[in-house]
Order: sequence, then C-alpha cells, then structure tokens
Amino acid sequence: MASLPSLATSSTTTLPDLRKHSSINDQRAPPTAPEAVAKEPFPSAFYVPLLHRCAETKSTPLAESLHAHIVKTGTVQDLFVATSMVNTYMKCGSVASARNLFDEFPQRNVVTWTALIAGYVRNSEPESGVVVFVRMLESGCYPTNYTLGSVLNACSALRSVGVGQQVHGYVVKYGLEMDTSIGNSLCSLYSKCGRLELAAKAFQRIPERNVISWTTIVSACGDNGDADMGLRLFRDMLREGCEPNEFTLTSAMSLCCVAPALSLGKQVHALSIKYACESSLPVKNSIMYLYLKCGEIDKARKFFDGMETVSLITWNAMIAGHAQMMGLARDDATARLSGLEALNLFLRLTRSGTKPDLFSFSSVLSVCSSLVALEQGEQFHAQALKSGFLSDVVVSSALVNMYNKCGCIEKASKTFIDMPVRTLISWTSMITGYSQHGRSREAIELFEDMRLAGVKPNQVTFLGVLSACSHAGLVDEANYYFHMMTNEYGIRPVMDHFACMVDMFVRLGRLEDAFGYISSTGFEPNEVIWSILIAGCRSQGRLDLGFYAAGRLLELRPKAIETYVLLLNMYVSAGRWQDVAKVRRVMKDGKIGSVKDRSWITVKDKVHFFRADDRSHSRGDEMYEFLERLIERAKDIGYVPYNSVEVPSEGEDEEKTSRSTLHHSERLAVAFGLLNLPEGASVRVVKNISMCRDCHSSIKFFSLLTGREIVVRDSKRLHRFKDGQCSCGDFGALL
DNA sequence: CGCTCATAAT
Repeated sequence: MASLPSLATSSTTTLPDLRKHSSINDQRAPPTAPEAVAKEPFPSAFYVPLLHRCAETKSTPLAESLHAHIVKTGTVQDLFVATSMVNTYMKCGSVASARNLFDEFPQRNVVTWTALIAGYVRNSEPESGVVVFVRMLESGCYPTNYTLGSVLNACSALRSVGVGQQVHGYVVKYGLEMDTSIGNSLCSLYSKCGRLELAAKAFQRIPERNVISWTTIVSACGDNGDADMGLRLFRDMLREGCEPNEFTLTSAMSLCCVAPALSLGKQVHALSIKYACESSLPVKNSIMYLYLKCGEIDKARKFFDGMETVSLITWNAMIAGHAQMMGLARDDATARLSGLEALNLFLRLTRSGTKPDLFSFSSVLSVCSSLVALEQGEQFHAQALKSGFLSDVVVSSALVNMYNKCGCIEKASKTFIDMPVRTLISWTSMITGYSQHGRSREAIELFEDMRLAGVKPNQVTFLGVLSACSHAGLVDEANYYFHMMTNEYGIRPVMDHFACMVDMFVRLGRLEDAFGYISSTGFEPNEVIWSILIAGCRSQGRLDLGFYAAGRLLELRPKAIETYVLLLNMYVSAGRWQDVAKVRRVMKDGKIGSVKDRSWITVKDKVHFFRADDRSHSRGDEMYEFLERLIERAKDIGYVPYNSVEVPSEGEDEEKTSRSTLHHSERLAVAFGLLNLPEGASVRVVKNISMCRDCHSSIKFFSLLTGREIVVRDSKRLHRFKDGQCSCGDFGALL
C-alpha cells in the first residue's frame, strides 16, 4: 500500500473554530445567486429527484444524458445540482466522471467535498478518500459530522488506527464527540483495527447509544475474540431496554457459536421470535450454524431443508459446519461421513446455479486435506483458479495445506511460491509440510525466509521447525530455535514442543539424554512422549527404561490397548516370551479392549474401507493373492518380517491371534490401491492408528518393487514411500 | 434545496 498522507501537517493549518457558529451544518450561504437560480428554466428542484432516481438504478448512461442536459441548460453552474451530479456518478460507480466534474467546479463547499470523499469510500478507494480529505482541510474548508463519518469509514477500510486517531482528533476539535453516529463509526473503526479496548472506550463515550451503537460493540467483541464480554454487553443492552434488531441478534448468535453455547443460543433464538426477526435470512443462517457448531446435525439439516430461500452464506455455513464436524467427530468413520457430506453440499451448491466463493473453496479444501482426497482437491484447485479465488490468501493457503496433507510436497511448494501474498498461516503450512516430508533443511531455510519477510512466527510455526530439527537429528539447531521461541518471541512451550525434543534424542538413540531432558526441564510428559520413549527403548533393547515408561503410560491411560501393544512388542523384540504371556494375561483379566485397525483409500471418487484381515471386499481374493506374491518378492530382495506381536482385533478370540501382521488394514488398502489405480499413479492411504514396524518395512519394499509412490497418513505421521525409502526416517512406526 | 455516515450470518 502506498503511504498515507500525514495528517499531522494539515492539523497545524489554522482552521476556524466551528463552535463559534450556531449550527455546524448550516455555515454557508448558497454559492449561486438566488435570482440566477430562479431564472433557470430547469431549477435544481427539477434535476435533483431525477438524479436521485438515477443513483438508485445505478445507471451510468442515464447519468451521462442528464449531465449533458444540465450542461446545455447551464444549470451546471448550480452548486446544488453539480454536487448531486457528483454523488450520482459515484453511486453509479463512475468514479472518474465524478472526479472530472468535481475538478471543473469553480467553487466547492463542504458538501461537495463530502460527496467526493464518501464516493471514494463507497467505491473501495478509501485511500483517495483520505487524500481528498487532506486537500479539503488545506483549502480551508472544515468538516462536518458527515465528512468525518465518511473519513472514519475510509480509515476502517484501510484498517489504519494511526490515521483514524488523527481523524478522531478532528472529531474532538470540532465538538462532534456527542454525535451518536460518529461515536458508532469510531467504535467500529477501532474494532476493525483489532483494538477492542479502544472500541469499548469509544462506545462508553457515546452519550446516547442507539441500537447500532450496541450492535457495533457486541459484534466488535465477536470479531476480536471476546465472546464473554460480547454476551455481557448484549445482556446490558436488553436490561437498558434497547430493542435488538436482526443485526444485533445475528451478532449475539454468532457469539453463542464460539463457545459453543447451545442453551444460550436457544434463548437468542427465542428473542428473535419475540422481536419478529425470525424470518430474517441472516438470523436463520446463524441459528442453523449454531446447531451445526453444537453437533446437532439432524436439527441443522432439518432447519436447512425447511428454508424456502437460501443464500450462498447458508450453503457455506452448512459446508463449513460439516467440515468442522470432522475434527469433533466421535470416530473416524463419522468424521469421514461428515467430510463427504460437506463435499456433497458443495456439489449441490454449484448445481443450484450459485457460484461458490472463497469461503466455499477454503472449506472444501480443508475437507480434502483431512480425507486425503487428492483428486477432489485438484479439481477444486482448477475451479478456484478458473473463478479467480486462487488469489485469495486463505484459499491458496488451504491449497498448500491440502497438497501437504496428501503427500504432494512439490505441488504444495509450487502453490506456495505462486502465492501473491503470504500470511503466517501460509508460511507455517509450508514449513510444517517440509518438516513432515522429512525435508528438514528446506523447512529451516523457509523459516528463516519467513523471518526475513518480517512475519512473526507462532507456536505452531516453531512446532514445524523443531520437528524438522528432530527429524534430522540437529540437536544444536533444535536448542537454538527452542531458545529463540521462548526468549526472542516470548512463546511459552507446550507439550508438543517438548515432544519434538524428546523425539530427537530418541531418533539419535540417545535414550539417557531423552530422559535427562525431561527431568532437567521438569515437565510432566504426556502419553505421546511416553509412547515415543517406549518405541525408542524397544529399538535400543533398553527394557529397563522401556518398562518404566510403559508403567508411567499405564498410569495415565490404564485401559489403553495401544500401551499394551507397545509393551508387548518391546518384550517380543527382546525375545522375552514369558513376559509376553504375562502381559497378555493382565490384558485378558483387565478386559482391555481390542485394537480398531482401519484404513481407507479413495479410488475414482469411491472410498474403500478396510479392517485388519478384512474378507468383506468383493475383490478380496485377488487382493490377498496379489499381496502374498508381493511379500514373496520382497523377501527375495531382503525383506525380513519384524517380530511383532499380534493382539486380538475386535470380535475375535485368542485362538485367531496367531495371524501375522501381514493383513493389517493399511497393507490391504495399499494392495487394493496398487491393483485398482491407474498404472503408475500414487497410492494414498489413511490409517486411524499408528503404523506397525512390519507394515512400514514391507511397504518400503512394495514401493521399490512396483516403482510406485505410496503415501500412508497414519494418526501420528505422514509416510511417503518412494524407491524403498520412507520420508519419516523410519522412526515413524511406533507399534 | 445538495453530502446521510455507523451495525449482521459462512
């Protein structure tokens, strides 16, 4: 953005004191001599209603013919008519015509200036509005409440507190602080600039608050993330007897969506009926969204189906609601269904003849990320490109994230490079992407580029950087960045940051250092960290430390089957079969549940779903045969199955546990993908829990044997297998 | 006489 003119210089200009005048709005005599107007065949009274009508219909051709007529009759000399003409051009969107006309005026008054300023703001040229305001001041003309209202609007659009505060100074100087509308504008301005405390102060200073004042401050709280304060103010408003309108109610409802507070939202719903706002579409949209946010999907759908008119926002709310449900779902099957429903809603939206916007695209792209639905995601990419939404930073960031989550680091990187603008989220997505793909150096370099670009990293960014260090075993760099995070940026480390550090020592085989790090930092590890430690102890054959860690993990999650699997596998690797039997007995007595091993793969828009040892698939025989052959060929070139223990899967008893890990769900899904996807296409599988070492090892061989790229995203990591290698650096398979 | 400014749902 070009630099704004400094208002400081103009504020030194000596301006007359408006307060001396009896009325601010009535300072000047009409510019044209009265007799001249009276003699005109077409007085202003004739043109003004016509110009009004013209502005309403936004018809530039009509405005131009009226303009010609006005010039021909000489009425253009009438400042009233000429001002109205400027306003009309502005309302028709003809900014240049308005400006040309204005520049030709032999004289101007504050109304003319104001019409020009307001016109610029209306036509999304707030900067020009501010420039004109400065010129007006320099010309010795002083502003009215209308003028300052428009300039404050311009500052809002520019998100400029600095200029806004200077205009605020003029408000004070001209004694317009008492003006409710100006107070509202100030409140809105500070809120838009992210300064809730200043917005609240401006609100408090409004002597006569109207419903707009209240609505402005309530929604300001929502926009700035203080839902509690917003709801408190909403209650104050009702207590003071100010009646809410549809704007207030939608704002209040959206505050209820943040928590989310269903019962409170229902009260707001009741109020919307009381104040006869329930038929308002925005109110309906917000009610529907509340139900979605509260997990009441059926209610939301019923509400949606019952709406006779819907808007793009209605569709977007439904899509976003379902997309967000994915993260909150009880299990991954429910999450998947929710995601598919979001994609389905997008399809229905386009079929209804409505054009999707950036909200629609960012929601469906995030769904594709979670589903690892690459083909779908690429289609949305093409559509977004065609409709021009790719230039939106949220959409393109969602796209970068989608490609990363689908294992396509190259496409993610290309999208990232092509972005015209990048936010913290864009940078963080790409850094995390490199890190998850095992490209630590690039992650760190990009992080440094980000700092050079002047973007301030957050907790999540550092998580990406630290995990990159951990991945590559860069102990010094990890310490350096950890220190930078806390000291330079004042970011408090959370458990995930510690987990990166522990993971790093484990990867290096430095178990003592890993435990030492924990005790020296004094944090209490969570289950993720204990799991990493146990897996490390298994690899190093350190049963002493591993057993200790397993004990701590069991304290945290006594009934978790995954803990027992870790423990069992540790004993198996050490050949301690008696201990294996002992643990199995404990599990049986303790009625420890079963492992829910699930994987799925998308082939031609259809999701194929697998359980361990799944025999239900129609093309199952072919798949198993193929898998057996693949395993034999893998053994020929050096694949040695890991000694891993098999624990009972759901619905099975102990006799059947002699199966190998051969038929774990991800292997079935990979085999299915290799068989059914086009020749050479990458195979993308999603798995609900962490992969086991044996599957991990075998899939590396599969990638070598078939020459195919295989991506498996499990609950912990992304594994990209290519030419016999995995991007996780072989420390990603915990079980 | 002409400029009418401020608020909402994804």
